[in-house]
Amino acid sequence: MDSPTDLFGDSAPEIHAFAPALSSTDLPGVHPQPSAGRPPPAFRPPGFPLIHHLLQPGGASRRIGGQLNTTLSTHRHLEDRNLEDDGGERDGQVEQGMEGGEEGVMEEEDSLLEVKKRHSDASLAAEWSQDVLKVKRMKLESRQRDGEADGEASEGGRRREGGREGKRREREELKEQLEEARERLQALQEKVWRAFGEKHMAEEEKKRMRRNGNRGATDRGSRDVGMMEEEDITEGMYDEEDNDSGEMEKESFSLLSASPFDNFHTHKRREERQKEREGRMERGRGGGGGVHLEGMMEGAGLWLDCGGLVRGDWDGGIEDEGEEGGQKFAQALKLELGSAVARVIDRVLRLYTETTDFTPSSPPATISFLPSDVGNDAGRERGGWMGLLTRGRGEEKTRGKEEKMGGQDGEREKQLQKMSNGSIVSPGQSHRTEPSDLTMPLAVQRSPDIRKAHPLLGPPLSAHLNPSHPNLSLHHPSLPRPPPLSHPPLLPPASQPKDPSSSFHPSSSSSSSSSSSFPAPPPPPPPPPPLPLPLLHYSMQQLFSRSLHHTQLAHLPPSRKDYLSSDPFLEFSSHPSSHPSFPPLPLLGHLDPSLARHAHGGRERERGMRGDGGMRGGGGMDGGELYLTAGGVYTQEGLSPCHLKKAKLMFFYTRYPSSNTLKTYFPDVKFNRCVTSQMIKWFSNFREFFYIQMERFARQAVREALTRDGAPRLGRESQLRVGRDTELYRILNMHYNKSNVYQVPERFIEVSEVALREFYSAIWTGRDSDPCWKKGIYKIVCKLDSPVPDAFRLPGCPVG
DNA sequence: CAAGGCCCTG
DNA sequence: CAGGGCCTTG
Repeated sequence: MDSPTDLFGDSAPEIHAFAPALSSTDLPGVHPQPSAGRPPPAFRPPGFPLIHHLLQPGGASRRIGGQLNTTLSTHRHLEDRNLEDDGGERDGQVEQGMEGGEEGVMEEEDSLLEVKKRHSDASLAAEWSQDVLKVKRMKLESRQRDGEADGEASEGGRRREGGREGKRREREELKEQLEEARERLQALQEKVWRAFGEKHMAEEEKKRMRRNGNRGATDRGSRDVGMMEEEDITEGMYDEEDNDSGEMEKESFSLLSASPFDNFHTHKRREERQKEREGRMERGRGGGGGVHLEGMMEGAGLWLDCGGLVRGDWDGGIEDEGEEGGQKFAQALKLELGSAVARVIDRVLRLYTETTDFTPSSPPATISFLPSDVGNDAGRERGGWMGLLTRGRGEEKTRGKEEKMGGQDGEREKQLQKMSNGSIVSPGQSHRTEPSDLTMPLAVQRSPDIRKAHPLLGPPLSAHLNPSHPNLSLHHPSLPRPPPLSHPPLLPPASQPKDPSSSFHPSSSSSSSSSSSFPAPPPPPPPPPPLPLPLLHYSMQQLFSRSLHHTQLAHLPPSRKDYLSSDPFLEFSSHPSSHPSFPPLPLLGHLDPSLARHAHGGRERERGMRGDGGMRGGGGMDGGELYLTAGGVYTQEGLSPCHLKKAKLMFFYTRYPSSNTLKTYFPDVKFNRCVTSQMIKWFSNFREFFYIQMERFARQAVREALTRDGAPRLGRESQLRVGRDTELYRILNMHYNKSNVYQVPERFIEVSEVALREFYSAIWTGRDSDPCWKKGIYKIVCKLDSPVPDAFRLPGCPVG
């Protein structure tokens, strides 16, 4: 069995403190999957060992997965338990522990177990519910026994426990210590909350009051104990990380839970303490003869997940090994408590220090990516790496590094290099390395044109046209996209190319140090991929991601308080739609209504994205297990039609997404090799379609020009448009945005135009006789990728 | 060798 | 779109 150190080892450090008491698979409605499809342990979300020990005696996460509804509906009827007993192959780990510790209690359980073992593994749901029931039963029984010990002479079974008075006392003490530590932790946490999220506290306090009022009546009756336990357990199932999809669900079957804003921790702990107190009183009345089940059970859903330890080691340890076990347990307990406290403090400190870096006064470096996140909607201007890319062009040595800004761009650069290393000579490539481009950064050279000219029309392009070498003149008007004017401080168009290091991410500045003034220390390894969180640990990024998205979109770094109010402690226990951590209404406006449904607690997310508002394509046919990531997002194996839809929309922004990019923008997908390549394949297909259309229309244009004018005039490319009124646009929109719910970004139109003109030019100049004449165009188009709007980072399908 | 990309086919 | 083949790249 797991030793305490195993249980509380590094395997689950993060989760412990704020962990859900159940794994990500604890979602109702997820395909029953009786025997097949049992996810290998490897797929179990890391960091849930305790939870599994505690709540999945059988040790298989799939047991719980998807069975909650059934479970909760069934395990309300204690008496049905036997009927549903079908234990199957449990490893008996927990049972044994419990048996060891609660022999009296377990007498009945023993026999039940025997029965269970004989049963076939017919129903996983029943299995799980049975587990829950047993827990409840044990608690009930323990209480009853406490009462018995009080009133009547001890029975045989009871007598056995008489000799354990000392141990029991010790346990009592240990438990007190645990309690104390718990209290301290809570106090600490509450301090944090007070400091960072007063609003939240108030809210939560209110709810708590309400809730306490509600439950006061039933709280006493022992007959409701089962229900209370049920609630405890179910709460534990969802706990923090589950909150935004789980909250409402939980409410639906939790008799007592009331608020979508609940803070589970506080509630739970308070209730637990209260119950514990009650329990102690009861035990006190009962002469202390009762088995100390209360605490154990209460530990189940606990913040610290001590339950696992208690059950796994307390029982086994103390009962089996006596004092030694108790000592062990005590030590383990202390260790864990210590480390838990340390973790909390560490988190708080880190949280505090790091979030201060996001205040409005933070250095530009931290927010230098913001421009690229500005203007989510169509026609948004892109600064970001695009500007860098342009700026560094011609300096082959620094180019790659500079383009690595933003993580995904590193991948992109790889792709670019791949292509440029190809055998074919790309006109685009050749002109880019021409001296004229070297002498002056493209951004400076061309941005005025671009801003003056209509983005879709030719002027900027034709201005550069060399009448005798049309193919060489096909610059890409959108490539040297100037930084948005709305962000002069960040990307002063004039100065940016000259001193990029002054306004860009440290990593980029240092990487471009070869040509600039900054000696700069070795750049931080990989730039924080999509999020401007250079100072945040990855896990923190995960935790903050949602709130960051919204804050980024809001352009305004939130006040620290706001920021902190979305700290991980609270993040996953609050109602998404109104919590600052969730996209505010404006952003939700960009999102699929169905996403808003998700945000309101629906469990639909688990069934795949509901894309495009209309659910055309019947989304949600996903299939596959659900997993809860460290970021609190449910992932699923396999891709749904909605994922496809989202991917298509993403194509408007990125034609060559790296697998990392895909992972960032599909947080609800559990990526494995298969899924990744499938999605890459999608984009490959998208590109194919795109290029085919481009070629088709280019050829048609050439034909038309030939027939109409006799010979295509030079510079005619400039007249090639992909306006929203064109057939080509219609076709593209139809393909990538079938439902037309999403507004095709202007940027995509520009890219299409570039591609179209490239094709046109290549065809007209006869380059298409070269077997790989398209490669050059691919390479050009590849460079026109732009960042994907942040709305795509959210699970679900953006609209707008 | 794996990952990606393109091409072709169904 | 998915599969398979082929190629390039690291």
